[in-house]
Amino acid sequence: MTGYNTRQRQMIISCLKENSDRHMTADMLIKRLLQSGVSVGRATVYRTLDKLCREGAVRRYELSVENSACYQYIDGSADCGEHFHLKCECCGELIHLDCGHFSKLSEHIEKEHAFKVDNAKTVLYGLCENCAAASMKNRG
Amino acid sequence: MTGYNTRQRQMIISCLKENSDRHMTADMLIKRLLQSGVSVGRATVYRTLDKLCREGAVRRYELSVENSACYQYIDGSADCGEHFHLKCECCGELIHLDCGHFSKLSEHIEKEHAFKVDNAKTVLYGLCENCAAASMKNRG
DNA sequence: TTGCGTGCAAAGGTTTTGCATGGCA
DNA sequence: TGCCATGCAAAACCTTTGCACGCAA
Repeated sequence: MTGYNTRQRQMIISCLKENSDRHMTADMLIKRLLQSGVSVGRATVYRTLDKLCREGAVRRYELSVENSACYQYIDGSADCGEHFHLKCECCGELIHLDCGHFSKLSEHIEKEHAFKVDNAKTVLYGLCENCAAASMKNRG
Repeated sequence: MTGYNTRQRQMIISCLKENSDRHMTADMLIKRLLQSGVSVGRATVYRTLDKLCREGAVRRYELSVENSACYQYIDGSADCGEHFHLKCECCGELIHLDCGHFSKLSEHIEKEHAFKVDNAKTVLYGLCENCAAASMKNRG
């Protein structure tokens, strides 16, 4: 991270790292920091997230399920480039999937359809097991 | 479509149908209607889109490329369930792809990972041919 | 000391809502 | 006639920006 190493920035990054397994909105981040007794201004949070995104340390998603952008910390040494994400449209659960089939699809699309898929940014929407079952029940 | 058949609703649906091959924001819709000499209030447009979405005639997307939601008319008789979408993060182009590989991936995910992918809602992000080439050039 | 980072408040854009009026059935 | 639909304006959101002050290096 370039620039100054301030208390606020430390706390934001630390909180993002602790929750690197999920997608957080700016608001969730602010509230979680508050719970830890740390108050950080909204503008600072947005500016820091923007900076981290540009540096590649954080990834930004627009998830239809939420009405605000989501952010996720990307550990450079982790395998986040390998796996991809499923997001349940119903309960909002985010599922990380390490599955060769998706990589193969990416390769196919790149070779045959001349489009380079961004595994990290792409999110497959649908219904998770629980919600699909609940949906079946409601329909009778 | 349930409810009354008003002039505004007719025009909105008509415009959506004419542009069913692309993703339109509420604003694009309003502007296009204005160009046709039809003025429809913003609230009406949003309310109608919301209604159409709930009825399944229109699909709503949150595309990271735009800063507002996009809507697309779904022709019940068309094959929109069959194909899926690629969206270039760079130029914003939306590509429709009829490709069995994706259907196979969906099947695999449903069977092996207990997650029912919504082909229609899912958008794969990445770089189109042109933008990928341009990106290569810039890097030398 | 320099200049980036911060916080507040205000502005920006998109979407929603309240309310009186309009218009379909 | 009854009730949904419309339009305006205002509100509610999320996010960005201007500006003065604070603080890391």
